[in-house]
Amino acid sequence: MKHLEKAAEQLAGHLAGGGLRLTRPRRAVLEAVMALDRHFEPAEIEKRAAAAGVHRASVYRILPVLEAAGIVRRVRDHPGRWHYEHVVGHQHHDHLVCERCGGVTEFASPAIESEQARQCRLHGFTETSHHFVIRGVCRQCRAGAAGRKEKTRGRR
Amino acid sequence: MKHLEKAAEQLAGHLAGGGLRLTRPRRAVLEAVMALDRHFEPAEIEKRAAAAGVHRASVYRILPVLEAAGIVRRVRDHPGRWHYEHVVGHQHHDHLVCERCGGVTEFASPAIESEQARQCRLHGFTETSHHFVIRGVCRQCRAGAAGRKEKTRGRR
DNA sequence: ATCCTTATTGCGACAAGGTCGCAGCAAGGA
DNA sequence: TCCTTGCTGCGACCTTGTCGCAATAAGGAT
Ligand SMILES: [Zn+2]
Ligand SMILES: [Zn+2]
Ligand SMILES: [Zn+2]
Ligand SMILES: [Zn+2]
Repeated sequence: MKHLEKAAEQLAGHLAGGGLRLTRPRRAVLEAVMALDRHFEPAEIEKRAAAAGVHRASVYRILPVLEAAGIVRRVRDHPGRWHYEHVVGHQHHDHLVCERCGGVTEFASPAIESEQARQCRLHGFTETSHHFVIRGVCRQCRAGAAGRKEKTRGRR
Repeated sequence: MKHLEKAAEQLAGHLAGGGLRLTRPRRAVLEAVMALDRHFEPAEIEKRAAAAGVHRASVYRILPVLEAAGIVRRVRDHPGRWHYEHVVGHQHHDHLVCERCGGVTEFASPAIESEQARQCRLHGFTETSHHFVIRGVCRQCRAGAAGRKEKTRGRR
């Protein structure tokens, strides 16, 4: 992934200007993070990092570093609960998730985005991101009564 | 709140038609739930219920009962993360979640709902439900520089 | 009012996510 | 190579949530 390099540079740059050090664990976590698609929870990174000999506690100390470096962003779902998302090179889209085959279809709707903005304005809310998932049955599954049982949904 | 009575009835009715029993713990949890605003996490109920002598494990077993009774609904914030919301006197709406204070604001937008339908039609997708959460900073938090009283949860 | 059946609870052990203090390790400038 | 000191591994500990099991108590029957 080209993104990895870009992120690596970004991290190095960030660390440089602060007397911080580019260590093996940090590099490992960076790679684990970039190997994932978009949204992820610390636990996922924890697992991958562990395989690289990085201790759990370190992962939780490194993730905030990546955030400070502008590589990922920490988002709160609810009080006391967080997850991360990539910041590097992703453009916005929302998802249609099939309940039968698990397939994920992405879609982008300017109409929805602008209506969203209007709603935020209406409530004096400053949006930083949103999560929109529509669940249901996809075309293929409805056509073939049986429903395909698999349809690659991004590697985990 | 008049809602409590209504909910109590609903619960009683639900239990009746199933050989289920209206117990003290269930009544306690029901009251704890109805005493709260609209959205809440199990932990909050757990605390209030504990004060009433209800064991933690019981709370987690009772909440699903209230859901089955149509009193609350389990809402997904993000993969693996849930919270509950009252169903009694509420109609469909989506959520604005503040990243600073964790506050949840509800909103309903016919425009978004219909655009959603259009997108589904466009992709031959049959919707069964959707989850739409906009994250950001609420009015109060942006106004008060420090943000509203952060509902700290065991974090130092 | 008392009995009985059995739905439900309390309990404690567990698993997973996450934080903290501390001593030893190592990045990287001198 | 040496040194400073930023980082890491470790392990103890806290919180949220689940489970099996024996004791308890609804609530219909008598
Ligand atoms: Zn499908
Ligand atoms: Zn996507
Ligand atoms: Zn709601
Ligand atoms: Zn707020």
